[in-house]
Amino acid sequence: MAGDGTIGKACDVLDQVAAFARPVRFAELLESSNFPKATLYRFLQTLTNQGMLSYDPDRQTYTPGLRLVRLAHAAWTQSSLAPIARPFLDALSRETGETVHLAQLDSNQVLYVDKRNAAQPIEMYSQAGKVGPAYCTGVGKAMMAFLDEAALDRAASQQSYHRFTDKTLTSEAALRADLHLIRSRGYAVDDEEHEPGIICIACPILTSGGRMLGAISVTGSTERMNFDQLETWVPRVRRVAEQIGAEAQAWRFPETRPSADTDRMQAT
Amino acid sequence: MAGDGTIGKACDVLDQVAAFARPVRFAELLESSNFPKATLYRFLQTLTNQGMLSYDPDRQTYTPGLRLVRLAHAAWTQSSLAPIARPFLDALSRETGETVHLAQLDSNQVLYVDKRNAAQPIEMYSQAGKVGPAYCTGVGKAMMAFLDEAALDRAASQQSYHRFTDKTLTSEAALRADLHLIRSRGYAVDDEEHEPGIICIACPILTSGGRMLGAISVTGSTERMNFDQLETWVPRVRRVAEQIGAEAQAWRFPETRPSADTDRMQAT
DNA sequence: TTTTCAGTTCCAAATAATGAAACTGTGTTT
DNA sequence: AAACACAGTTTCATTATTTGGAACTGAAAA
Repeated sequence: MAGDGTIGKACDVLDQVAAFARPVRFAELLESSNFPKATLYRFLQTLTNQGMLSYDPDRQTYTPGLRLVRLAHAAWTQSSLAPIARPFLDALSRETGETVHLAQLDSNQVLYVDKRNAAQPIEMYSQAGKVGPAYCTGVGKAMMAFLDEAALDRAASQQSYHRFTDKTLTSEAALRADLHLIRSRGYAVDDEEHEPGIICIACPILTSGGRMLGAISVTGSTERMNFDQLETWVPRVRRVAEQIGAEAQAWRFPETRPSADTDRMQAT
Repeated sequence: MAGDGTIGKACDVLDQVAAFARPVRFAELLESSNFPKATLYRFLQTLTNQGMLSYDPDRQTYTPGLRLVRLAHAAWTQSSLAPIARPFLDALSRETGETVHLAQLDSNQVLYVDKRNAAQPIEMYSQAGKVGPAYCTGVGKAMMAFLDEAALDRAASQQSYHRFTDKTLTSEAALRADLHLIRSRGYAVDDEEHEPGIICIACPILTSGGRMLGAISVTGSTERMNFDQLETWVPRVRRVAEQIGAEAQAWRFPETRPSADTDRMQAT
């Protein structure tokens, strides 16, 4: 996974800073990295200079930079999945009244790309961009089940198989058995495998050629419902996933170059 | 602004892909870039391989990659401003009932980091991450007014001074005059300079040492209100900006390393 | 079949990255 | 006050990577 020359190393540094999940000092990074002092120093300089990192001179700490936020906005907007799925998620959330997720696979982890909450109104970035494990979530298993063989081998071998709950699948063999089942019935289930009390159903989003684009899920809690109730939504979720897949495939980006008022935002 | 060796060039390529605002083919990028074919090709390969770009094999197009979304999430979460400002924005939005923005300066453009809408419920990523001009927005001018001299020279000279409306300030001289006024009274005003019918007041967020961190604004439309009404909010906005500034400065990231259930998200 | 063209690979020359070691400046101990 | 410790910064000869013109490939058009 590592080592695309200078660029790969720079990305590693970015990930490392992000992984700390808090502002981090030079010395801390130096310790947790394999780079020699001068090398790491120059990377941090350059990345900060580029806005990929930001440096707080008061505290002498680094954090991921604002330029990433700008670029991520572009990534989300231009993605062939998220903007298309948006209205479908709205509808599904309205109909079910439950939490709804759209996820994609990013280096064999689940990346949540969009979300609708059950009750609460909004939570912003703290949702989109978050990552989770693939082997013990509904969307993760739904996606892995429809990877081609080579990609699945890679993905399955890179899971941590950490036991989050009693019901977590903790071996590649157990996971593969579940994936087989998922493939045959077309949807995945998370039966409190990641968090106690949280259950979920998920369907993959596929192109007609069988390429896996992502997954959507409906999540509930065992306090308010049981699996039988949740599974009544499966046909609906599956249909939505199919629609998203069809639109994503058919879709070509609108030809118009963004003109002055194409994306008004009334922000000043 | 350019040329930090290989890393700088790679970032340029990322920006270029993002700037197209749609999936883009190799040939298009080649045309709009100064890189020779082989060089650009290798950059695209590497960046795609790293997940910074994503490649659609069906259409042979590149878009900004998912890894950016993951990194941006970290940037937002770890930022010393956005998470702190969040509850204040909630409050300000509730009190005023108007649209509220939090912005920071990113390569002399306004980058909207968070937002609360007036009426509508949610709009997600289409908000955070968006960029706008600095010379003709309330937050932009509020921030520029509190840059140090060198930074201001750079920023002022890099504005486009495009005439969006009759009232847009279209010269550096006019802008500097307004910035002078803003500095002395402590808040900025956008009087339909960016969009007809849209007016706004904005205050800078400063540390006690005078370092400018960002700005917040309250926006209204001329249909529903006039400037006198909007300006009644100035003292409140200023106080909120001061509170955010104080907290951002005092704040140190919580010591706890993220434990298993620190950030439960009930997502599966 | 020939032509065209987008996309890909090659390799010697040019350039940039490397990292050990020396340095700086700030704060702390003797 | 001098000596020390330490995080962060700079230097520079060596080494490794990037570079890009040109040649190649394969698919589609003439």
